Parts: sequence; structure tokens; C-alpha cells
Amino acid sequence: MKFERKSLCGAANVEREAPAPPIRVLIADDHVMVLEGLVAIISRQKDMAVVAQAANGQECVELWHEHRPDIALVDLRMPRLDGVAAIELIRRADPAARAIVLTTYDTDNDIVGAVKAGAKAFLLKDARRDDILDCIRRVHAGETCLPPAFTSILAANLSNQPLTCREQNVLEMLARGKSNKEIATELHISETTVKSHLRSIFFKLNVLSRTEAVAVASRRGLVKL
Amino acid sequence: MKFERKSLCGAANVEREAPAPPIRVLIADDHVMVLEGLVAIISRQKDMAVVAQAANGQECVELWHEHRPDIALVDLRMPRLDGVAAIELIRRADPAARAIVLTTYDTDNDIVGAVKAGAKAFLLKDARRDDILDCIRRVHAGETCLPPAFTSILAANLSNQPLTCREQNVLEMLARGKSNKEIATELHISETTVKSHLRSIFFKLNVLSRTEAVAVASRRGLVKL
DNA sequence: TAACGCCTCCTCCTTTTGAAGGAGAAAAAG
DNA sequence: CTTTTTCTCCTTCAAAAGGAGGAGGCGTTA
Repeated sequence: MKFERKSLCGAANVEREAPAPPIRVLIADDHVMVLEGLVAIISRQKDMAVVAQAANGQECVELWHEHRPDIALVDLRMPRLDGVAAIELIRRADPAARAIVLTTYDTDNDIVGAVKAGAKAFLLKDARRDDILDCIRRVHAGETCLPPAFTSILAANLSNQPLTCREQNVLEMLARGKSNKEIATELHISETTVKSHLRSIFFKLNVLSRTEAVAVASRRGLVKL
Repeated sequence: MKFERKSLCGAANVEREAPAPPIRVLIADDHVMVLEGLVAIISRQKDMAVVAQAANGQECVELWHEHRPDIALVDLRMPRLDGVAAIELIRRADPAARAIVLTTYDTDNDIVGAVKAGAKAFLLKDARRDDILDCIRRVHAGETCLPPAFTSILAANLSNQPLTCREQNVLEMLARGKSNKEIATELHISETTVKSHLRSIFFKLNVLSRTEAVAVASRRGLVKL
């Protein structure tokens, strides 16, 4: 505020002669409703411009190389190449690239991967108009912004040891309501082994029973319904 | 096709003199991204016009009375008044009103309620552009359209007996991973009674175990995560 | 090579769950 | 006022799940 006042005259002159260039935004989302919505919202801003739209992760990476936007808004769940992979590819080519992740679920397990991939911010799909615009401006200014709900998930997920491949298999069958015996048969292992994996799962998820494990797994998005 | 050919000349004349009035659409969704997206997509069509936008169910009903649109696109999950209730209110005032339900999940339990409330069609939020426009035109023409995934859910839900209040309580605690003993304590009933309710639940959900019950309940949206 | 994590399997033991039967009381619907 | 539904509780019994502890094979990495 003070800065603006101080240099108000000068700034006005500068703006008239050479207005600040708009923030160039790339949007990637396979949901046409969301994609179009973001385009409409962002295009309406004077200080922003949508330079490209992608419907999947692969297209997102290609268009990023073509247009070199200031900010990429990237959906987590996309066909061909998911959001995390897309962000990784982009940031491998240019570590300074700034990506904001779009996600429907604040419980999404992939947000951990997204942070590791270098995402600067998260936007839930139920974000308000101002949240969206604020977020873009802040990230463009070099800040990051994580919704409060995400902090706890990140903490939980970073501290918690990840499930091993086999444990993941067992968990998925658990979530389909299979019994130990059924799991053993389908995975071609003994029932004892299944129990063994289950104990590890219970420990890692910090639960006491298979039922609770299914509940937690479903809540955290560890298994697809 | 044959009809169009037959009266092509006449139709052309009519269109030049008095073009068919556009389909007047009301859109209700609390997600600004989706709302804006639909507005953008629909506004671009020559034969459609967005006459009002609502951010919650209450607003939706009010704006419907004010504008009397041909079609209302209504999100299921909205604050203040959910989609089902909004559609009920609207159709109570005018049984000829046509509503299309927007939903994120094709497993959403509320779709049964929406059908009962008189919804004419369903649109998943990952629908393609053409699906959306087709759906609106078909409903305006008096047709209905239900995505194939919905048919089975409707069949399952309409045939299945609903859970009693007590059974619902037990199911919710089940989904939180509680044991029979814990459920009994919290509900101030004996463990045998809990088991009794569980048997009814298993029968109604057509499952064999508590774990499977939680899996199915979570899939069908019978319990909130 | 040694340490480590992962997957596999074992035994012994306790607790929990689920099936199957019946049965009484209260409330809602007819 | 009946009938139906719902909720409550009982017994008995078999099966499933879970806890504790140990152990061998295998591949990777320090």
C-alpha cells in the first residue's frame, strides 16, 4: 500500500506507456466444464491471459514447451499422463517452472507426490473465484499456498511409511471385502502370509482392524473405489 | 432426417423470418469453476441461452421462479438446499419443469432421490462437451437420458429395501471401524442386538461380512467419509 | 560381505465375528 | 383395534480374524 502511494504518479505513467505484461497461464484439465470455467474466470482478468489449454498430461507438457507460460494449472487426474508426471517432466526441463495443482479431493493421496514433483500450490475444485485468482498471483510472485486441510495430510503422509507393493495389493482386495482366505487364493500365497501383510498394514495405517483399514484407505484415497 | 429434407425449404424460410427461440437454461452449482464452464459452453451455442446462475439450492429455486427457464441444470451437492430438494420444490410448483442433475460421482446414492424428485437426466462432471449439449437438447425435446452406469445403480437401489434408522447408525459406526462391542456401548444396546442389526444390514446390502459392508457402503455413498 | 527391506511361511493362542434359531415390547401403519 | 415393523435380547456353535514371536530366501545397497 505504502509503496503504491509513494510511486503512484510514476507507476501510472509507466502503466500508460508500457502496462505490466499479463501473467501467462497454461491450463490442463480433462474435465471440459472445469477447463472452460477456469478459462472464463482467468481470461476476464486484466493481468492474466490464458495462452494454452490441454486436455491431458501429455498435451500439457507439449504445450508448456511450446508456450513457456508463467504458471501451469494442472489437474492431478488426467488420462495419458497424470498431473504429477506432467509436473515432473516440465520441472525436469525447467526447474524454475511454476505449477499449481488442481484437485477435487482434499484427501487425495497424490498430493504428496505433487509436492515432491515441485508443485507450488494447490487449488481445490470448489475454490472460490478469489481463491483461484489470489493463488495464481501469489505463485507468480514467488509464494506458495497450501490450503490448511493439506498440511495435515502432508504431515501424516510424510511421516507415515508408505505401503509396500504387496501390502497395497492386499489392501485393495481388503477394500473389495475379500476374506483372508480369498486373498490368499487370489494372490497365490498362504493365509498366514496374508495375515502377516495385514499386520503391517494395520501398523502403517495406525488402525486396529480390517474394517477400520478399509475405512481409512477409502478416506485417504489409497484405493480406488 | 427425412422430415428435415422434406420441409427444408420451408424451414429455411421460417428460420430467416422467425428463428427458433433459444433454449433458456438455468444453471445451479456451488463450484464456480463448473458453473463458469457450463455458462461458457452453453452461451456459445446459437440455440441456447443462459438466463440465470445460482450458487446454491435456495437461489436456484428463487431464480427458477423469476425466469421460468426451459431447463435447469442442477448440482446435487449444494449448500443451503441440496439438488434433490431444489428439484422437488421446483416441480411441486410446476410438474412440467425439466431438470438435469449434475453430479461428480456415478456412484452417488442421491441419484435415486433425484429420479424420484423428477430429474429428467444426469450429467457427470467429466462429460464431454457434446454430451452436455446433446443432453440439454434431448431433454428439451422431451426425452430423458441416463448414463449407462446409472441404470444399474437405480435398479440396485430401487429393488433393495432401505436401511432402517438404527441400521444406518450401526452402518456408520461400522464404517468408522468400530467393533461390535464398541458399537453396543456407544448406542447403549447389547452386543447381540448389534449383531442382529448387522445381519439385517448384510442381507439388505447383499454382502457376507462387515468389511464388505463398509466397502459397499462407501461405494454407494451410504455413509459420508 | 554385511545389513537391510521385502516377501514368504510357521506355531500357539485369544478374541471377534457371523449363522441360526427364537422371542418380547413398543411404535407406526392399516 | 389388529397387523407390521422395528428394536431389543437370548443361546449355541463354528469360522474368521488378530496378536506375538520366530525364521528362511532374495535382491539391493552400503
